[in-house]
Amino acid sequence: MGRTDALKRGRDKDGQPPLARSELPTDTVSLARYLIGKILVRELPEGVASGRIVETEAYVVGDAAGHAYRGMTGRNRSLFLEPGHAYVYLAYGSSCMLNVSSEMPGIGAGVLIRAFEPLEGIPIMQLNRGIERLRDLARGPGRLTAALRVDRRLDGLDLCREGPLWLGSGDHEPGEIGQSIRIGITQDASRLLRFYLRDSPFVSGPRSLNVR
DNA sequence: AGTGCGATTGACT
DNA sequence: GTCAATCGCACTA
Repeated sequence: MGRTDALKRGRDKDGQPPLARSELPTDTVSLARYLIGKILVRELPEGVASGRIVETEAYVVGDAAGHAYRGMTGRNRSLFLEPGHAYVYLAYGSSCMLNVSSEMPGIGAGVLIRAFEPLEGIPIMQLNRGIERLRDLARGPGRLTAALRVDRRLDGLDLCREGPLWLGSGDHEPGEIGQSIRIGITQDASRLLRFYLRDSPFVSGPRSLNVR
């Protein structure tokens, strides 16, 4: 790793530091919208990888589809932290899912990061994923964490501080945000709690969902 | 201690 | 378009 690379740590590609927690909306749905267009930065031994978030899902208070619905457990305790902490869990035995905690401390809710547009460290992410195609690098929540090598070890991490994984400021005006039902759930399935950048080719999900 | 089940993905028809 | 892999965790007893 070179000298210039070391100087970049803790700053995003525009030289910006992590988002201040005071800027994050506390409300889960607001946070899900707010995170569209923001930057997710991963610092790895071999360099920095980052992307612009283009798709999120809100798992709100009282949501039967949310992991915190039946109270705090060993797995989901990070959802109860103050806004801006990572909740990482393993889904289907093979894919890790990255969430950003929302709501006041003690309230279990969060936002699932489902896709981003690769920006920095593309060769690193291509290696991590074992594929080349830009569009497929982080299109889907499990692919995104695979590209960034995010797993349970990062659960509970504060994403508003410089470190191995953090949130950067990104675009002020990301573009038109669409809304749809969430993907892959059975409980509370009709609620429009998925948000995505309308014109981005980097969003997941069937075309039929990406119209609203 | 045993059981059932996913906030998915990649391989395949 | 369909479908099975895979395993940690919550739940029941």
